[in-house]
Amino acid sequence: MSKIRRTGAVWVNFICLFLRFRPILPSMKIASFNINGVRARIQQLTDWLEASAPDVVVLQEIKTQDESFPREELEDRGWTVETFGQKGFNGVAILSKLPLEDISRGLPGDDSDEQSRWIEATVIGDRAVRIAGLYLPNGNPAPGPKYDYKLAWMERLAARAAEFLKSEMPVVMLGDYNVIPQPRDAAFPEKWLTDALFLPESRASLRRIEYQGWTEILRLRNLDAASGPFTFWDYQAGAWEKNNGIRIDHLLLSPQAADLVIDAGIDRDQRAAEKPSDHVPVWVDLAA
DNA sequence: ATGGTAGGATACCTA
Repeated sequence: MSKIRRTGAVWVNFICLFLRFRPILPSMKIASFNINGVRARIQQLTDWLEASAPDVVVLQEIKTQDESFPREELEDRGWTVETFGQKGFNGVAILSKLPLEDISRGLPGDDSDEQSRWIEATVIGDRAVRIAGLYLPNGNPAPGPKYDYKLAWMERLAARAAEFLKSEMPVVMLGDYNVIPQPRDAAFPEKWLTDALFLPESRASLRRIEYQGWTEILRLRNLDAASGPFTFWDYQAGAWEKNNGIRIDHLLLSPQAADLVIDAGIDRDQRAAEKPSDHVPVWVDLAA
């Protein structure tokens, strides 16, 4: 084949890619960000939303009641806002550029639980995807009542996760799990041995949920890494500068969601922002 | 072995 014909074929392919394939490949970018106080972090949040351009975001630790959430700043930029706030601590929210249906607040299984740590919605893109944004209890100090609450909360999460799988929908459960799954998910795992984030019961409980049939997509994308990547660096003792991090923000995908994965990642550069959160965003892009 | 930081409450707690 002549050089001219080869060059022509390259261009035809290039044009076909643009005209045919790009428009028919839908994409839904789903992100999670533990914002550590949304009112203190509204600048970083809006800057990141602009730069990363997700379609739907779950937030944790908004640390505000619904009525004090900076709703207008986000609605003015085209976001639909659904909050499940709490005074002072915890609090989760969903921001979406796509329509949301069937929003549900609170993790089922304990009507006496007053902590705002769970919000669900169905996102209507090219397909309907059920998302659950979660802020799993920290559990320290362990042992103690807070650790008991963490483990009990994880049992309720396991029950809800099993229901999701029965639905056979694409489901993404994402957020701050407050669990370091394996030694390689901490820069210095030996420092975490007595911490609720790394105790055997916490890790086993998360593992049991994953073994129901969930795909932990950031693990899958980093199978060869001996250490890291991380999603959290403490504010103290120069943890960021030393890359003394842990990976505790996770995305669990049902089989129907895992089949749609285009890409997944961690917006690590957000930890270097002005007055940053101690967590960075994590995301998955689905053909949905 | 300790303390280092941060947000949002309120005169400390949670992380």
